[in-house]
Parts: sequence; C-alpha cells; structure tokens
Amino acid sequence: MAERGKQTVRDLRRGSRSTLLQRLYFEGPLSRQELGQVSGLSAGSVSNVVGELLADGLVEECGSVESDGGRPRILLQVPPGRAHLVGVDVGETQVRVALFDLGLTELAASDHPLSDCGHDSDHVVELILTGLAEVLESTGTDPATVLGVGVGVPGIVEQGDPGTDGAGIVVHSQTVDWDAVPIGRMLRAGTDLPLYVDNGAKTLGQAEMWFGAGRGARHAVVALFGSGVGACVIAEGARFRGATSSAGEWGHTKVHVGGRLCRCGSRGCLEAYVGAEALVERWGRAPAGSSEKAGLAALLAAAEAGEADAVELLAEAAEYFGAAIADLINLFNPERIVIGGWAGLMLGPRLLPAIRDAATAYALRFPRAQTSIDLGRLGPDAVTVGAATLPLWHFLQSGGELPARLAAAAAG
Amino acid sequence: MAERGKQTVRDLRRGSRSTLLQRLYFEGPLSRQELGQVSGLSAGSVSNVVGELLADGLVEECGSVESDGGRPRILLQVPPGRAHLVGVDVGETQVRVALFDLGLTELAASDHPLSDCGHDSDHVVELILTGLAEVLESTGTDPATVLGVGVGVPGIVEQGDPGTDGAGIVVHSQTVDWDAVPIGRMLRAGTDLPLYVDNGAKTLGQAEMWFGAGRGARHAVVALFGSGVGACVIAEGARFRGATSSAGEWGHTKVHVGGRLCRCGSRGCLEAYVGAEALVERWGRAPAGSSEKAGLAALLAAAEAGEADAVELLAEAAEYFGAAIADLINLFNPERIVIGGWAGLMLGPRLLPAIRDAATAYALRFPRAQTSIDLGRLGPDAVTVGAATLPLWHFLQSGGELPARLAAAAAG
DNA sequence: GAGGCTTTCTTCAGGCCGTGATTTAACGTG
DNA sequence: CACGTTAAATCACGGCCTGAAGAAAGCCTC
Repeated sequence: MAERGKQTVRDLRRGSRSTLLQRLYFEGPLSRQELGQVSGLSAGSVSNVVGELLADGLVEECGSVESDGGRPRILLQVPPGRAHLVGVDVGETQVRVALFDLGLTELAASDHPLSDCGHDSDHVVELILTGLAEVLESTGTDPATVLGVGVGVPGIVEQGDPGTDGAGIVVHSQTVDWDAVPIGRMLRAGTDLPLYVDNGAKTLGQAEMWFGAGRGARHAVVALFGSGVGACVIAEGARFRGATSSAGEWGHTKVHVGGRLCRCGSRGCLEAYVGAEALVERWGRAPAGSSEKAGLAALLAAAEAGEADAVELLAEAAEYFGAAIADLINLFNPERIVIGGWAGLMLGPRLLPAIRDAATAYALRFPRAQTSIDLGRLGPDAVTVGAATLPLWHFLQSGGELPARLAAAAAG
Repeated sequence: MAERGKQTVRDLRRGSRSTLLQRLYFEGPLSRQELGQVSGLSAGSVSNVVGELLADGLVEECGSVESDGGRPRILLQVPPGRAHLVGVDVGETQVRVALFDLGLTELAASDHPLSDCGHDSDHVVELILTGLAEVLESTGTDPATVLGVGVGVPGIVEQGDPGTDGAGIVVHSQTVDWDAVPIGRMLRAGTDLPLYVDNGAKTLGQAEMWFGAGRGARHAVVALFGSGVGACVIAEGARFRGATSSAGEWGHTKVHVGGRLCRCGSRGCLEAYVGAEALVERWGRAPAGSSEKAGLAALLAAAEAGEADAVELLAEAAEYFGAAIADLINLFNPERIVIGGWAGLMLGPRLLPAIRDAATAYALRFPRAQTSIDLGRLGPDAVTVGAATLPLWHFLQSGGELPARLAAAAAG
C-alpha cells in the first residue's frame, strides 16, 4: 500500500544530490568531511557528488578552516546569487510580489492595492503578472535565472495533475468568492516560469517552519491566527496535504456544535469564536470604521487597562483557542505547536500562558507532554517568503534541477 | 527537511522486492508480465527479482493462463503457508490470541477472560504468553515460522527506540490505569519472537483499510465508534503516527468547550456525547446490570419503536458524530471516511444518512465533496487480524525479510 | 628547511542494480 | 511439422555507492 514505484539506479544519485544540497542549504557552510558524516554517505561519494554540484554551479567553495595540523577543510555553500525565486502574496487588501535570491533575501518587491475591483480573479492575475514584470525589470533579472513563482492565495488550492506544469491548479475560496478559478492556466498564459500555488496560510506556516519558530521540528503544527484561523501541519518534515491538499482547515473545526454562526455558513466554528474579525465584532467597542487590526489593538489595550468585558472576552478566546489546540495535539501528536499570524503575534504575549493552560486541561496527558507551544516569529509579510519556498522546495527536493536555459548557461 | 538518509544500490533491490511482494500479496496471482506493468519495472528485472523470491520460497508458481496463441503466462502468488503471524487483542473483557497464516486465515485462537485481576499488567502479559504457547502447540506450529507477534492494546503506545527489537515499547492508558507499562520488555522476557504493539483501535483501523471498507484508499480515516471513540488516520497509504505515534486520538476532541464531563477528566469531549457508554448512561433506561452492548441494542430498539427520547438521543448523537467527522474532513482531507467499531456497525444503518447530512452541513464544501462516508465491514474480532498486520506490514515493507532460522530452512 | 605526521580530499577497483535488446521457451494454427 | 505469437530468461552496458589506497595540504620537529 505504500509502493514507491520504479526506482532506477539514477534515482539514487538524485537522492544523494538532494540530501547534500539540503544539508548545505540549511546547515550553512559545511566541509565535504562533515557532509559525509551528517548525510551518511561515504567520503568517496560525497566527493563525487559535490564535484558534480560544483560543475553545475549549485555549490561553491567559500574559504577553509584549519584542522588541527592537517589539511584544512574546504567549506562549501549554496551560492545565494546562483538563481532567483519569486513569491506572491494575494492578501486581503493587496497583491504583493517579491523577488528573492536563493538565500531568500528580498531583492525587490511590488505592491498593488486591491481596493477597486475587489478580488476579481482576472484582475488579480493581471496584478501578479505586472508585479512579476516589475520586480524582474527593476533589478535587471534575467527570467531564465528564476526557478519558479510561488503564489499564496486565500482559499483551498486543488493541485491538479502534476504533469501539466501547474496549468491544472484550481482555487476555491468561499471568502473572496472564487469558485474553481483556474489560476494555473490563467497565469500560464502570461508567463513561462514554473508555477507553484498554495494557500497563503500554508505558505506562512512553511516560512515559520523553515526560518521561524518551527526550525528543526519534524512534526509540528503552525496555528495561524489572523482575521480567520488556519493551520499548517508538518509531518515527517513535509507539509501534510491530504488527498487534495486542503488538509489543515482548522478554522472551521467545531468548538460548540450548533453554536455561533460563522462566515462559512456553518455553526460553532472555532473561527467564529476566536478569529480577529469575530473578536472585534463581539467586543463591539472598536472605533467605527477602523481597520480590523486597529480594532483588535484597541481591544487588547482595553484589556490591558483592565476593562472587564475586554478581559473576559480575551480570556474566553484563550480558553477556546487552547481547547482547539488540544484537539490538534490529540489528532496530530506534534512535537511543537507554533502560534503565528498577525493576531497571534499581537495577542500572543498576553494570552500564551492561558492558552497553554487550556491546552493542558483539554488535551490528553501523554501527547500534551510531548508538545511545546510557542509563539511564531514571522509577521504576515512572511507570506511572500513562504510562497517563495514552494519553488525552492522543489529545487532542493529534486537535487538542484534547473530550468533548461539556466543549466545551459552554467555549462558554457 | 525530508532527507531519507543514506541509500545504497542495495536498497534499490530491497525496494523492488518489496514492491513486487506487495503487489503479489494484495492483487492476487499475477504473471511476471503483469507484474512488470503494474510495478513499472522492466521485464528483465522482474524476472531477476522473482527468481530471487522463488529461491527464498516467498513466492510460488500457481498454474498458468493461456495467452492468445503464445506461451502461457505463469501465475505467481505468495504461498499462504510459508509463514505464520500472531495477532493479540487485549480487550476490555478478555485477551484473545490468534494464529494466522500469511493469507491471514485464522488457524487457531485462544481466549482468556479478564474478570478476576482486571487489567493488572503482569497478569495480561502472562495471559498473552500462555495464549501464544497454546495456539502454537495446538497447531503444532514451529515458532521459527512465525514472522512476529502483533499486539493491540488500549491506550497510547510509545514505540521507543526502533533498534531495540521492541523492548522499548511503553504503554500509557488512562482507562485501564496503565502508567508507562514497559510491555515490550515484559513480553520480551517470555518470547524471542519479533514484537509489534499498537493501539487496538488503530489495528482495527488497519484491518479495515486492508481487508474492509478502506481497500484501495490512500488517504482515509477510519472512525472507530465503540464504548469510546477513536480514529485511525491513513495518509499516503500508511498509518499517520505523529511524533510519538499517538496521532488520531479523536475521542477527546472538543465538541462543546466546557461541556459534559468525560471519563478522561476533561470536559466537552466527543466521547462524552456519542460514545456507547455515554449514550447508554444518558438514556438511563437500559435494563440494570446489562452489558453495554445490550444496553445500546435496547436503545436502538427503543428508537426503532419510535420512543421519543431514544429517537432524539440518537438524532443528537448523529449530529455530533457528523460534526466531528466534518472536523476530520477539514483537518485531514481524506478521500474516504470509514465508520467502524461495534457500536458503529450496530447504529450505522440507522444513523448513516443523518451523519452524512451533518458532515455536509458542518464541513467545508470542497473537502467534503472529495470524501465518501461509508460503514466499516469488520466486527470487533478484527482487532486480532489488524494486530497481525503489524508484523505482516514489516514483512512486506522489508521485501520479505525472514527470521534467521526460517531463512536457513528455505536454503536447505 | 627537510622530513614526518595528521587530516582532508580524490581516485579507482569491485560488487550490485535496472534497462533494453536478444535469445530461448512454450503454445496454437495451418 | 514449420510458422507466428507471446512469455520468460539471459546478458552486455552504463551507473551507483563503498572502501581502500593514494595524493594534497597544511603543521611540527629536528
């Protein structure tokens, strides 16, 4: 039931390249020696594979470190400038396109507000494509050096047939009224770059796992607390997708069957109790016309000032949030829970102790004891970074597969 | 982040053996020809690997089928009598040990009631070991032909260090008051056979996946509805374990934060609303002193007879159950949900439509549309079958690894 | 400053693996 | 009984990883 299909002797090499590339990417400069130890490959193979990677330009030597009287170790790293990545955040109020180098340093960004036409899909696609053109042009980046474009969108992303180069990707979103929008095909019409699309919350979670509070964990859940509530589940070091890659829709988990009406149309959803939108609305004292963010900040300030109803509302939210986290602990048995998202970061410092207590009260003892609950470290702007990890992940996983033109350039 | 470590050219062969063995095991007699097609391996490799498997006695030729005027195809199969498996069910009222052949046909079984000493762990271990001796002796089975002993226990199983031959397995169970019982070491003292231990509900789920309503699904959740409530999650064809293999503890998911008190000590757990024990207790009309099973049957009969409170109680249970299944759908995005367990099978025919409706009402549209909800097909006696799949799974996964003595016998 | 020591990296024979073409086997047909 | 057809076995080939032996690059001592 878990066949991994045909494997030729060539897949071994792909696997070795991938392992070495990943180690080098995540664990900084390493010598061939150390690389052999951490990867389990023999020194001979490491030398061989690294030679290949050097020839492809995917790895470069960067200084050396003396070794107690012997030949110095030559350090190796993935050259950050070797290729580029694009991350796109289709947010609630704007479309943001950012260009990164391989080290995920932001080289340029382009923002377009989404006020006039709302989330009309043609318009969003147009903004993505113009943003893409802008960041490439403003930095003089050759499109051939871009490994791919990762896009974080609201809603559920159906990946479609993997063989079709992203053209089969379809997005369903009840909140922005996208019903089976074929965003893959629409973007494909405007660019030849490899496309990767995923839910924005999931890309934020991915970023938190790679560069934030999730680093190093193999089983984790990033609980994203913003206007709504979502989660990104990581199992065995990779995102848990489920059958059609919509796994982790935590916001509509029931905390009170038949309870408060949720914007999804159902009742009793977690999001209807602890989502920022719901909290601000329930509090009812936010300055009229203020943004959701300002409203939540006002609620927090009121609670800090000791206003009873604000204090109580937040305490209740912490209990619900903790109880829902207990569900995650019971169901996924992670070693770490990371609370992220802008609202999570805003309220976290105040609510974390109560959330932890509630999780302890509601979860089973054993799995709870295996899990730590911490705050995330990345703000909402990390969605673009997370989106850029989508092509990056493919790059590392495939052992450094380059677009045809870029590979040819290295050979020359 | 998902390194699969060192891979030598030998692992390829192990993988090929495993693939072929699995195909042959699950998809009945197949010719080398067909095997090549379904596995993707070339005809040459298939011939080669099958030759090896034949020599090891892991595969045998069984008749042939004509082929439209050419050389007939020789059919191959895994000989059911080649080895044996033991499955153990540590249930609420008894310890059941069963001996199976490779085809999972039950050859012998031994039941020991658990009335006198309750679940004292020493006593349970003793019963397992005597049961094991009994089934081996009554059938005259050489222990060397037993691939392993799978044990299904109540509670959470911590697998310990994989290298220690099962000796590190520890069980935690709040219901039978086992606190870190080192069942691996205790059993190891009484037998040399390879040991595999997992939660009983999970083994039942595994059985349902392999031989019941879950067949063929790669992403599924088996929702187990008995005295309590549990779940077995399958992702990518393998059981989803989480960090310490306790994932899927669904019964203590919150459906009403702060609601009914549950036997786990927390409040608002699903189990406190729809578990058979809770239902019978809430109904309050079961004949005094009757078993839980009889009580639930009485409740069902009352509802069928149209008694208002019974009808209403079951309708409420269906709604809660469906809502909780909606949570599973949102979180795990499976392609199939199987409702099993003795209470599930008993109430299923009556409640399934309501459960499906509730799941549709409470789950998000898109993932709900990807999922079918069906009743399981295996009764609670399948726990032993499921337990026996634990060593069987290891056998198939490893490409037909045999205990030393058995392998030697084949060579002779 | 030359030889020796230590440590790192490279090279190479050896054993396997899967592929794909070729050969051999087994069967029905005319 | 020769022929066409299909299934299985065989084998040369290019690849892969390992492990051992050899080369490289420093430091230390005399």
